[in-house]
Amino acid sequence: MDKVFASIIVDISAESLNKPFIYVIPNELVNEIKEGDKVIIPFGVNNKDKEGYVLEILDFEQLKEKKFYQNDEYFKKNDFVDKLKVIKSLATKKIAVKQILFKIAIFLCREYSAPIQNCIKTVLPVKRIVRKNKKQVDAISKYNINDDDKKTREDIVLNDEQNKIIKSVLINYKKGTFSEHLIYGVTGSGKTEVYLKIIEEVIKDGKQVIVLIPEIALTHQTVIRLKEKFSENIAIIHSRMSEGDKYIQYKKCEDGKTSILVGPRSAIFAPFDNLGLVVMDEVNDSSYKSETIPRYNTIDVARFRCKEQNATLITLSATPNIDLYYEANRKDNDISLYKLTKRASSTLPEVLIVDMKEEVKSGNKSVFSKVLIEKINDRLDKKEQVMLYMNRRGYNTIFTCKNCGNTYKCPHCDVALVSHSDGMLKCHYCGYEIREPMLCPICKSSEIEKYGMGTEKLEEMCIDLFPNAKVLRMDRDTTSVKDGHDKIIEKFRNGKADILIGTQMIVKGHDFPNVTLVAIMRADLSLYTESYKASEDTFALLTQCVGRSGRKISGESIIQCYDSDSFVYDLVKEQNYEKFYNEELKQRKKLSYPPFSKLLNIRVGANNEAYLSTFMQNLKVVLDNKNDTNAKILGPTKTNPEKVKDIHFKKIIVKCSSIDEAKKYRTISKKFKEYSDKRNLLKIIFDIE
DNA sequence: AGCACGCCGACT
DNA sequence: GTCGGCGTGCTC
Repeated sequence: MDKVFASIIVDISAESLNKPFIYVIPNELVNEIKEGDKVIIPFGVNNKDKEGYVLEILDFEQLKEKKFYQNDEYFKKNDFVDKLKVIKSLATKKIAVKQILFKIAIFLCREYSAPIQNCIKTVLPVKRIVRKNKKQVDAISKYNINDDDKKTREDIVLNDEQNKIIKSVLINYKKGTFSEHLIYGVTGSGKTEVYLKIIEEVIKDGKQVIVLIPEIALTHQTVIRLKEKFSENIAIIHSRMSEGDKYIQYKKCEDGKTSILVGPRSAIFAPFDNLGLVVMDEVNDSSYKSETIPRYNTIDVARFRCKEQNATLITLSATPNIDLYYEANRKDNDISLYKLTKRASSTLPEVLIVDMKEEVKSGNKSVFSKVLIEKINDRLDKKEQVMLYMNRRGYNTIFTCKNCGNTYKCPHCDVALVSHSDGMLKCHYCGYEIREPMLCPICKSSEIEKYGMGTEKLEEMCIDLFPNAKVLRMDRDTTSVKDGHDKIIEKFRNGKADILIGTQMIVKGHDFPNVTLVAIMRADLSLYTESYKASEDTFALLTQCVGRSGRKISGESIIQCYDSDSFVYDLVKEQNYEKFYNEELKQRKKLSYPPFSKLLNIRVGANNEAYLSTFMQNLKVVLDNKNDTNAKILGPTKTNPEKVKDIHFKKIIVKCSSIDEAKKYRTISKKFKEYSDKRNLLKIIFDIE
């Protein structure tokens, strides 16, 4: 029998419509309609025209095999086939959804239990807002390559380690089936050279490539390297571009004008139908996880896509995610693991750990340890560059009234307000700001104590301490202008400043050849997060920081902290990822955290705190009652912060033995939410780790 | 999401 | 007796 039925997703944003509807394909369209096509269908009692996407095309036998066929009352009536409606027409053929993108949408929908509509929106082309009279400028053209840099890099001879990896990956690539490769290499070991060489071969083979990078700060550097090698054959998409610019880039890919797309996580949805390779740089970076629905993990999507298109997946990191490294080390794994143990053109920096408690004891209350000041002065004399990493932006971070003890908090969020040098107190979560008051708003006392510090104050202190140095600051406040990232990074790279102060964004993956000293001002600030991943994240961050130093000429790094006894510091000092991995794995096993379990994280938000508490207690009871597999249901507990934008949050964590088990509890919780008061309960967020 | 059906209170 | 409130549930 001909395939005359189609399961269709109706294009209405409602979770309850997140299921397929069966339609009959009319004779004249049987040879026209393909899976993934957009069609017009009569829908509802009034048979109003709606847009829908063809999920699958089925014959009667295939229809009967479907789960919904067995479960849905609708299909139990004998004459249901007669009642099926008929597809009206094929919607505008030229915007036919790329088959693969549609498959990815369905994958997102199933894997993350997200409404199919959101998944389709995530995967589909950016909106076509192109201003008519505006000149269409290719965003790639503004990246200027320096011919000297290009020459020096062309002369680079790869070492044996690098060549071995390239050879092995290419052998697998040439098989024309999916394969996955994790390249673990110390900072500065030339990982980029390795993937550039592999991309070159894939391009020669006539296939397309996606290069994923963690965030916008890295695009400049990556695009330059790619442009040096592949000239105009690249496209780039990131969130700071206008819709029109994005569309130009998107179109270049779709029309086959370019075969390399560089971008953050959303670049995995590139419209390539002949994909050969996906490269995921700094794979451990948290920005690869989406924080909006569907809350996907880019690596899962990349794997799925590469399997679908028989492409090769390469992930790279100096500090791979514990679970990925664990997977790659298992005997019967499907991931090839490679190691780059040597720096390509220098040695790893010396790391010095400074205990700030000792500094205080010896009478130095400054945030700069004595040795740090010495070394900065030394570098300034030698005309070498310094980077100072500080994990908070702003000026003073804590305001307390000495008289009544009141600490200034955001009225909408459960966090302290941070002062900025423009005289405003700001909330870093919701953007609330007020003028810095002279008197305590509670007791009108003028005895206000300000302490804690951020990048702005650090900058000021730097200028005081090193009056002859040129200081640059890079954080969210200085990069909000157009091309802010690129401008500051270029300025520093070109030697227009001696000291670069900044938050996270200065450390990730940058290659500043003249930096020979990197200091982490307050390393322990990030260790205090309560997640089981705290050590992993801290180790990765510190290793990244330390790795910015001495990339061409030998350098040093200083870690200032108040609790120097944590094992993480010693291993960062040794720059020994494998030892850290083994230590951390022992801990994880002992407490049965991932990779030895799967965690279902249920975060619930409500505008009524009391309602939230009862909801969470009830949810806990429901989960306990359905617990027939010895899963551990932990909580409810507070989240940190407890309140954001006037929404209160609590969480329950379910420790499961498998993904399927975690998904089961996710479904139970989702169902339970249906019974909640929708005026009080606003959000329920699931994450499976 | 929309839209119809439906079961209770105030109206010509 | 009926107009209409929005609560509930269905849409192939």
